[in-house]
Amino acid sequence: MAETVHPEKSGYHHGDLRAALVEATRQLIEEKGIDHFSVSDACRRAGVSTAAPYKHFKNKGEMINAVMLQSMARHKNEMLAALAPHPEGSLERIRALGRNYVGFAMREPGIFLLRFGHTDGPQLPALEEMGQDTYDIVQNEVASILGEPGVTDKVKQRSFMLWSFVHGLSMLSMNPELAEKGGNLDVEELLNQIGWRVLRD
Amino acid sequence: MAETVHPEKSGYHHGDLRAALVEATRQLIEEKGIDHFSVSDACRRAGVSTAAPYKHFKNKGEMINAVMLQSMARHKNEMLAALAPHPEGSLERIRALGRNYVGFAMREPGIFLLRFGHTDGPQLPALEEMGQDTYDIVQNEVASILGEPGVTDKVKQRSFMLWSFVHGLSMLSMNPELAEKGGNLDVEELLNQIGWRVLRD
DNA sequence: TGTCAAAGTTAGCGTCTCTTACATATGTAA
DNA sequence: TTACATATGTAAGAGACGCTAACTTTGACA
Repeated sequence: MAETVHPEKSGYHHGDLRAALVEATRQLIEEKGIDHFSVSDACRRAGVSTAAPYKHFKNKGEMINAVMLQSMARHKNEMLAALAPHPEGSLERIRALGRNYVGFAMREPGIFLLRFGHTDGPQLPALEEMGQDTYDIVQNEVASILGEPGVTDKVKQRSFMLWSFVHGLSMLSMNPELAEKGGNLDVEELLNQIGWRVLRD
Repeated sequence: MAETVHPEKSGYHHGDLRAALVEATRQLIEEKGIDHFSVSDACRRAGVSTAAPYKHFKNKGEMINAVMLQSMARHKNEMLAALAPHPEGSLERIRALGRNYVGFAMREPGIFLLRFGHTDGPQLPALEEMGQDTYDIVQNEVASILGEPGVTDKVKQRSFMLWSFVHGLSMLSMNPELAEKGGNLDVEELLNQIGWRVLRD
């Protein structure tokens, strides 16, 4: 349980302590949730003294921000990759996005909740920007499928409906006890249903 | 900011400290979020020593459970009340449920996140049972509207789709920064759209 | 009126936290 | 080889927190 993370610790100097701390932090957030994360834990896992992080981060908050930034960037790239194999303008692309979104939430619930589970959002401009970039991907797909010339009001509405649904599905799926209420419903089938129901006229 | 909550404090003995502590806890969770809630804070707000709660609750967790129980019961009753004015079997009833669900999330985001924003759910049987009761309300409405004889597979699927959507809409609406991405979309209109789109054949 | 349980209080233990000041080891470049 | 900047360690401060033990006040009831 207390795996240490020090890729190339060469005695006193650590190969890349910053990266190691980010990874340790990410793992701990995933394992215990953000409210039980402590800098000390991250240090223990990185095999380093509790004072070491402060040479790389201003404080605890910046460690968490670093993790969030890295993870959301990864998520964005995953979404783009999920899009690639499917023909432009096909509904399958929307489904791929949804599938990926739910998948990310289930694979990394700690990060997902860190990003979305607080009333006070990211606060970090870089994060907000990345969030917008990611949402733009969705809006562009929707516009393309609806044959609209850009992000019209209609596109905005349908995109937000899709996002709401997929986001809710993610939240419910993450919690086994809640997901259970949906019976043995297949996520794929739900995404399929929602896709055409929301995008049709 | 440090309002005290002691309804009829008559010197040494408090009128109903247990209730006062639950209310103080509820307020604090609402104001600072669950991860910044402390028993000490609740005591300060209730105008009582930090040892007092332990005459009424076994520990911090049980204080939080009490709040959650009380709030979810209130939410369930709100939903039933929202249903009442509308004719049986009408789509308006579903919209009323959705409106109330989103409304609750926006009025009491702290509690809402406490209930839904963790991978580990309530754990408390009483809570789980109440959650099921509340969901049953939705399923029954859906069955009634679809003209199905009880909670069939179709009813389960459509109910879960509605829940996912409304839940996601709640989460996004709670966070102004995220809600903003939906432009100036009217919640009422979104609920309307989703209602018939999900329930139609 | 006297007794007793219930419901408070005060005091403090033990633990964990984030953070800093200062000492020390290391790698690099003159 | 020496000097210096960078990276880490050691030690400790300052404070919050959860919770318990033991004492005190209060109200109710015999």
